[in-house]
Amino acid sequence: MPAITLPDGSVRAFDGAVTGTEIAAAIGPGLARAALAMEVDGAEWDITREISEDASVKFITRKDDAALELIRHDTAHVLAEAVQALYPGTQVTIGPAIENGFYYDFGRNEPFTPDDLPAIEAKMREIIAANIPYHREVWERADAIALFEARGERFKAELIRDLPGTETITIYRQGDWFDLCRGPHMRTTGDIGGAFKLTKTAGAYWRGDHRNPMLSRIYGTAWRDQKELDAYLHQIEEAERRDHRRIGKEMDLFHIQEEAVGSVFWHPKGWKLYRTVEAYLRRRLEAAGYEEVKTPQLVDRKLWEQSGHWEKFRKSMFIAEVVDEESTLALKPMNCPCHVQIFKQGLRSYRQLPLRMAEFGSCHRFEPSGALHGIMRVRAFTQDDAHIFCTEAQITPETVKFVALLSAVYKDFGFESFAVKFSDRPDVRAGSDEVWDRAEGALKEACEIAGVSYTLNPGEGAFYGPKLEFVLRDAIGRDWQCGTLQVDFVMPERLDAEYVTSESSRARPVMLHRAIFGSFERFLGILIEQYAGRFPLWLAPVQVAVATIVSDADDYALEVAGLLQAAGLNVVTDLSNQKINAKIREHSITHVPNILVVGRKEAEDRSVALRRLGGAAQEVLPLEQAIALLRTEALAPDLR
RNA sequence: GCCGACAUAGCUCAGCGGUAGAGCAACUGAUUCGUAAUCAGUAGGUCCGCGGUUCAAAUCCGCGUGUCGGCACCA
Repeated sequence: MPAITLPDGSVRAFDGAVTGTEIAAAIGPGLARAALAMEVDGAEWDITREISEDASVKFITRKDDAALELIRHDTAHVLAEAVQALYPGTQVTIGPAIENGFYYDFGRNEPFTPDDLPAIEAKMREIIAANIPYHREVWERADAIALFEARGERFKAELIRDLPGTETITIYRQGDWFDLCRGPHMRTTGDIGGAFKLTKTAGAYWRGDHRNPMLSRIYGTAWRDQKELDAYLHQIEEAERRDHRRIGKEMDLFHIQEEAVGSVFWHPKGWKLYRTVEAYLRRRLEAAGYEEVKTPQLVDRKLWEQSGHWEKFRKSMFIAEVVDEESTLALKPMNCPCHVQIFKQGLRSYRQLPLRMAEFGSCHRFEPSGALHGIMRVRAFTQDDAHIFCTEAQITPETVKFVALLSAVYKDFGFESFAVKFSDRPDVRAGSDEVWDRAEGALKEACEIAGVSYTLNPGEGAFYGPKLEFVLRDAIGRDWQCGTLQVDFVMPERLDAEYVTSESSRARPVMLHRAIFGSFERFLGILIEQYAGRFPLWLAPVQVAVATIVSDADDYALEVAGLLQAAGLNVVTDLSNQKINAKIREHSITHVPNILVVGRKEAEDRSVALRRLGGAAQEVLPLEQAIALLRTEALAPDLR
């Protein structure tokens, strides 16, 4: 006699075990048609499953966000069936729903290519049109393994073998085809609808491990209706338009070429942007009590051996050797050992702590070729690095200060929100558990005080200490770690850094490794995408274009440009023999924020016609007033 | 590094066995014009590199390099 509690609080009693389908029908024919699946006491179930005991039930219909995940998961199953129908002998593995869609990994000698997708998609539409019901079956582990092994599905058999003993093993059938799956699924393949699209093929390692065979992955996107799908596809197109690699070319900011893979050639406008950002951060750091240093590029391997980097990262270090010299030098992959060398000059006192040592440090790492991505992931980069030498008691207050600084900086660049990840102790680590307890505790406490919420990355900390990662998202939805703060008890020990305590004894400082941008290259890439090249005035590499209407205004235009330049603005003049429409268009396309139009009239009254990027209106201002206005507007946020 | 795709003028791309093309940009000339494209002309290419197949290769095949999409990696 199960009593079913519904979301509105009402309770319905049934005579015996009852399926979701029956409950929905009892409530009304509309719900019976719309209900795709249900939540039973918070867990998602197939609607066809029987409920034999009292429970709260909530039905999932197409309107619910939960339906999206069901649709995507079901679509992945249909993809697998279609692939096995078209390419017999292909092995199935896993096919989860992901953000915006789904994928399925197949075991196959010949990988799929984009050319295969139309045929697969057509087959999928057939399966969906056939409106085949899903059936859930519970299996014994050994039987399930035997079932898949008999069909040559060794990946599935391995998955079942590795499932925890407590797990109920379920198989879902759709017609003759079936797959190992935890479920739940919707009622029929027809519930998927038609709003899906296979998007790309890719290679992916079995179980995400590079020592395993590579599988052939097919990605797709799936939505509740065509409108949602179209909106998503449109959004992807828009995002591609703001890709930093495209805008970098269009705005003539930088390029990369074969002879210096993974290194950036900054062009004048890009370098202007870089220097503006650098100057801003330098002011922020000085105001926050940091001292800037500069340390060597080439450092003897002995120092890297001592720090432990040689052993761990030797393969991704660039080595420099000189004929007839014994020593081996390495291009520094990071700055910390160098900063410790500065710290160690002379005897340090506890009174000097916390000591905040900053460097815009040029570093080189031989990143794997497949990791390179525009200017976001390069082999030669500049970290906005700093190390805070402090006592253990200072970890929390210093972290709070850092989070405040980082938040303020991100905000000045238009990032109101960012994700924070907390990575705690890895399996292989240095230091005792007590030390780790204290370090993790200190970071967590700092997060609470600073009011930042984080997601936990268990076991992802560095071997020397826990860390916070600050993640920004690029235009195409990819996440990039920019900021970081890492607690380090190991480096001071290895490199023998110490200070004199108030009791006149010697103690090891704690080092906090921290960065806000991570690397200038990455941050600038994200910045370009954030603004799609339409930078706020203070960042724009060209802030004003002075464009003439007639050549009689040339002399005046040059004078205007000269005065703007003297006021500290980045100016170009356009005296070319073109119509004003063409000039406006040209400078608008390159995202120049302000165009000052001057013709005979302006030259006579010593005024300018100010046109803002994207605006239709113009404003005629006296020259002096326009200069004062633009100069104020162009101030960096920290100088306002 | 692994899987796949791609590499043609400064840029975006077409051509896919038979003497290398377009638009934009550039350059020259004319035009002096009031807020997103004035007109005409000119010039521009080891078709990524090296090999091979062929009477003939940008086009087909192999190797290399790079880029792109993923995976793995990211001190």
